[in-house]
Amino acid sequence: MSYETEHIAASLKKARASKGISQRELAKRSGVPQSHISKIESNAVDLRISSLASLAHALDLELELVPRKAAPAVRSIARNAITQNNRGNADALNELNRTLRALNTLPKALQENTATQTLHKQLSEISNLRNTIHQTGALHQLRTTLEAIEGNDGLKEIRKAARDAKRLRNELVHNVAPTETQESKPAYSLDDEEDDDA
Amino acid sequence: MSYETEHIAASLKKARASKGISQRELAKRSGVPQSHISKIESNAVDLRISSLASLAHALDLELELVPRKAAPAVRSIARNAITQNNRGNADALNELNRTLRALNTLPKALQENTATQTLHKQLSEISNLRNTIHQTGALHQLRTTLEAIEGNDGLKEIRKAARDAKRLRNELVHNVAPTETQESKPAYSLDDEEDDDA
DNA sequence: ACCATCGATATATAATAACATATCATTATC
DNA sequence: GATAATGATATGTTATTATATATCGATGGT
Repeated sequence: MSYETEHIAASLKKARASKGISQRELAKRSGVPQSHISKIESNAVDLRISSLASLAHALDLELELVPRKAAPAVRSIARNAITQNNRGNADALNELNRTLRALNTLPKALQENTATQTLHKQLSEISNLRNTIHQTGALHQLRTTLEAIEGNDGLKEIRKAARDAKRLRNELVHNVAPTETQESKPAYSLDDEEDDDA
Repeated sequence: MSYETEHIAASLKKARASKGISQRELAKRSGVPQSHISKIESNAVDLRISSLASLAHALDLELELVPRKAAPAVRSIARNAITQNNRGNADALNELNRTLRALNTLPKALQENTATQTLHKQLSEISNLRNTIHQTGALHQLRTTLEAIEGNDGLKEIRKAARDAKRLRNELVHNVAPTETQESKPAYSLDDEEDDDA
């Protein structure tokens, strides 16, 4: 196949890797079969626009036709957006690590409490979602809440933190940005936000 | 078909109109049949990437997957490139018109010369290529050459102008920018520049 | 009136994408 | 060692694109 289709295939593969999801996960989100995604990413098919659009949508990409003269500027903007996204991810992972450390240095009496263990579990699950974490602000708030606890007087704060962490974890599983309201989302993404491990 | 494919179809149609070429002309340049182009532009097929790439190439466009967040900025850059292209076209047409006027105000003795008639013919043919004309500089030079002619002492200049106009016309027919050297062109566009009306 | 060109539509055929389903070798985790 | 998950590959079927070729009604130029 041509250079152009190869370029598209490489862009899709890179975007999926950057999001940290598997071909099977992308198949679920896009409706395109995993085996077909494998072929697409290795440039083994001349895929249809509708399939490309489905994959692009699932990867938060848009397909644009741009004047050749503007292509270098467009690629630069695309790279900047990716770089900023990666930086947001790095910052959030940093806050997450500091939150875990704050949790682990709580007094022993608090450590053995169920709320603390629930919080720990949620943060571990969040940690497993590595590349999709961008919630630097929310994690920062969790961390400063924990770091403010003195003595054994922190059960209330820990319980609240556990609830916040659970909500954050559920949002991440559905890849829903916490700032979006339900009403503003396009119809095709108004899916249930319940814990899908049930 | 979906919004996304509709968007692509509309972009293709607009780009072709902007270039001022017919579906049959685009079929020649891209290798995609005219009847298929008609279906594509009316969003009646879910076309393959390779076909889209062929059309994009013939229309001086590139296909890019860009992060959704960067899409507004990318569209703005694309619009700017198109606007500048249109402005370049308008400026060139303006110079062309002024060149024709300068030609028409030459002394009668020079008007009846074969070189003058040849020059007029070339400028008319250039005029027929309306949307693809961007050579403001070259046309400006032609115009100032003609405007500098005084009395009947301009045959040499007119002959040179006729040769320049013929070369410009041939370049336009092949849509080759005059600043590009032959060696720097990719192999697929190293086509013959002879007059194809022969 | 005649002619050329346009975009749209029709018909027939061949090639291939899209999909379902299954399985493989490899890797990582417990 | 067992298990789960991964990307790649295989088989079979169906629907659709891509193409060649032709033609139509509409439009514009001479």
